[in-house]
Amino acid sequence: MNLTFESIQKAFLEKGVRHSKKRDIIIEVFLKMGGHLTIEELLEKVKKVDSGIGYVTVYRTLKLLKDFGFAHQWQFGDKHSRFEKVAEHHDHLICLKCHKIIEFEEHSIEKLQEKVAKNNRFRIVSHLHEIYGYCSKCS
Amino acid sequence: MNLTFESIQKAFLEKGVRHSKKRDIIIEVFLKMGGHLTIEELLEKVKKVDSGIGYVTVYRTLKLLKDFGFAHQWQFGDKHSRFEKVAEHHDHLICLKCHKIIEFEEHSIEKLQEKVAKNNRFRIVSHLHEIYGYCSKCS
DNA sequence: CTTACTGCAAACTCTTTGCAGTGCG
DNA sequence: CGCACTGCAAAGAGTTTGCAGTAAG
Repeated sequence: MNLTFESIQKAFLEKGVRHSKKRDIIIEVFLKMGGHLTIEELLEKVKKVDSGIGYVTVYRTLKLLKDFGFAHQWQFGDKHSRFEKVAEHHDHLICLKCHKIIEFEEHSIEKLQEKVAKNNRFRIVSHLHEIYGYCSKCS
Repeated sequence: MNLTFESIQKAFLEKGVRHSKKRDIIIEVFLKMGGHLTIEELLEKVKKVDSGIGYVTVYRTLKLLKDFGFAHQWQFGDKHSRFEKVAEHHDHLICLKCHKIIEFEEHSIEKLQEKVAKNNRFRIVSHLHEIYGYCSKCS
């Protein structure tokens, strides 16, 4: 998945989705930030660039990115949806106390996932792997 | 985790949580059913035993089970919380089309998780591992 | 009798949509 | 100009809580 600002704009234009200053800001901030952002969190960052941007526009832009396959939407422990760039999906260690999220990548796990999928004749699109517990500080 | 009706009642009594016919029914059905139930789904089953049981009672009973550590609460793709007996937590292949959930267990993955946790000095409490894609029928 | 349990309805929280005005192409 | 974009406010959807009556211990 090619996840540059330009490739997103290109895909948008092809489908008749127009440019707009506000949307551009939201996408740029989203790409720059990384991580697992809630709508509120992204809104907060985006407001620092253009305070006139509202919740609904962030919501709709993220929905657009999701519908185009540029972002994933996950439900972590809390109630808020969190959005993440597709390119950077890792697995997570999530602290139940301080809510810190540690990312990890373990190639062997990916391999095993593929094996499991194959055994079940299942075609993988994406995955979510979260380990809940206590980080070194909170343990 | 000892997950019998009796052990749950014992733990409840010790904390001053009382017996009640309705709650007993809900817990029994929950234990018997297995799987990943939404509140609505459990309510439906429970109503067949006693149609006078309401949403709120199921909700509060599940919350109780969760607070006592007898059940996990997860957010799968949809908006509804799903509850699962702690004892039977497996990993899941989730079909994006027909929403079928295939459970799997892969001991090597568990081992690798422990390795990752150790490397990060993280103490595991539980985990969630979902692979999204298309099952053999929908592929 | 005291305190927990239950159902109802209302309050909450987050998400989604209708509408009227704005602005890209 | 036509149609997409935006913000506001209001509607939805699911979860949570206050209250008054009921029932367990």
